[in-house]
Amino acid sequence: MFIESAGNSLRTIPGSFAVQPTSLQALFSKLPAESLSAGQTLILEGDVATSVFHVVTGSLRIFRILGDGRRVITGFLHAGDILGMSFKSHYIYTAEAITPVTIRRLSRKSFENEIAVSPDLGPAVFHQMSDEMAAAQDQMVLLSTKNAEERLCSFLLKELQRTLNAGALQTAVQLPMTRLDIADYLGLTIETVSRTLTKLSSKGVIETAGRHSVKILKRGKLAQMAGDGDEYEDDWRPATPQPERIRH
Amino acid sequence: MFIESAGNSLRTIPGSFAVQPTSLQALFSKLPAESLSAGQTLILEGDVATSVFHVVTGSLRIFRILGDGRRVITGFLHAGDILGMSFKSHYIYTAEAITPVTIRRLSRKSFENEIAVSPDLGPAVFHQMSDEMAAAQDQMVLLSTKNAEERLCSFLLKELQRTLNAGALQTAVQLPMTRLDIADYLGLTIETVSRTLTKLSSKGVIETAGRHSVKILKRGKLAQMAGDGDEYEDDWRPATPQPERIRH
DNA sequence: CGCTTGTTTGACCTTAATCAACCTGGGTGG
DNA sequence: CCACCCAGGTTGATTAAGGTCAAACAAGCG
Repeated sequence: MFIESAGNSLRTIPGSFAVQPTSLQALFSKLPAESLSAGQTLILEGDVATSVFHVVTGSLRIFRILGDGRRVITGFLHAGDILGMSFKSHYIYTAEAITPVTIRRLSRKSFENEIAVSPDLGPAVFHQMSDEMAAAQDQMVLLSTKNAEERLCSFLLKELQRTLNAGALQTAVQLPMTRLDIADYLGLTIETVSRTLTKLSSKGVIETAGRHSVKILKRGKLAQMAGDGDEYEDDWRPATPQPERIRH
Repeated sequence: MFIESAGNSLRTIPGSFAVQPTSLQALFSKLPAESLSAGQTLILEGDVATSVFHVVTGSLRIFRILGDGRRVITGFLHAGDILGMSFKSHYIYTAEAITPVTIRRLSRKSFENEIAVSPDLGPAVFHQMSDEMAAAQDQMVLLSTKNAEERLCSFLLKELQRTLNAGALQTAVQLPMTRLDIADYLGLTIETVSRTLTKLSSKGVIETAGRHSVKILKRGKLAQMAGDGDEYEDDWRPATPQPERIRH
């Protein structure tokens, strides 16, 4: 198995914004770029884990398929992210291009050699994995306690954060994935995703513009509705305590 | 943040049984043991991450609390597991003793020094983190697609596996945690946990013996009901293909 | 022995899944 | 160029799984 890495895209912890191009990414800079078209598979669940990848442009989905055909998307990857950084013999998930993608490939052997040699590379990998683990825990929290609306709000906030980290100044978030991708990521159905987005629009919190773009109109409200309790506040904070709410 | 570690307890991947006392655990062997009584907090979400722990005996729960009081248990730790192995400045979760617990403590500074010095310690840590990541992904799959019965069956199977790895020869699984702990771990309510266990008992798949012990009567059936599709088979495998089932 | 906390069971209700119909927009080919 | 096609998306009606509320029951424990 291996760990899908997340440059900043999966980093949901507020306060850790700085986009330091880690020494990790530098590893790939001299390697040739490869291209994938939308829908192509980069790595396949069960295959021998031979390479580590750096995503240069485009987006991918990371997923597993259950025996009965159900699909679970455990994450999305975007430009700057690293993929396949693991120390297991086989990949435990599939990675598929959502948009046209360019990547750089490093053999796992070289990767491990570089780590053994370079003194500051080890810590960089540890940090990276810690970030991923934190993101995984956030996702577990989302999946075990949040309702449909909270899930969508959390998702949109994270995508907004990623967009802003990438240097954008606006609040228009690009969502390259389909509704089905979002549904499989949030543990919902496409109908519920669609309905919830419609509801958020009619509440004036967001504004959809085509299938793959959403404008965040009220970020504070969105953060409040995400249900993380005082974690995402920026320019808005409720003076009144939230009502009791213990059950699921 | 940091990563809750899992010696073998969170390792759900079949085929990776061997309980090698890693070089990681050797790090702690010379340190003094500390005791906690049931209910005591070992580490607190938000505190500065100063130590790494090795669980010698007993069990702990790892959880986060949402703003509105909801609790999400992201894992359980048992004898042999390592806790707090992370490279973040603050703990992102709380660890609380379920039973009386004894642990050994290593300062994070020492831990990082040891890693920098010892050549085979780095890879051990990487592997550990990869295992944890795999376990986290399994949990995401469970939380996003499985129904109550499948969740309970998956949980019981994992606990059985852990019991067997620990050297037991029987199929009586000890569950030190309460129903509420199980519910908060599986994203259910205590009522649903209770009802589902009752149902599994009446189906003859398990047999409860007191609050903290469950006997697995039909392991193959349990594996089938866990919904992982041909992943946990041991001595039993259905000849007939499963019916189509794509939706959540 | 009698609390207190944890667990089970029952009745009812809410949320999101399911089933189904219709809409939309970006190609493609006549 | 436009009609049609079709995958992806939206909206509506209904249902079922599991949450909620409530009450009774069990098991430690002081």
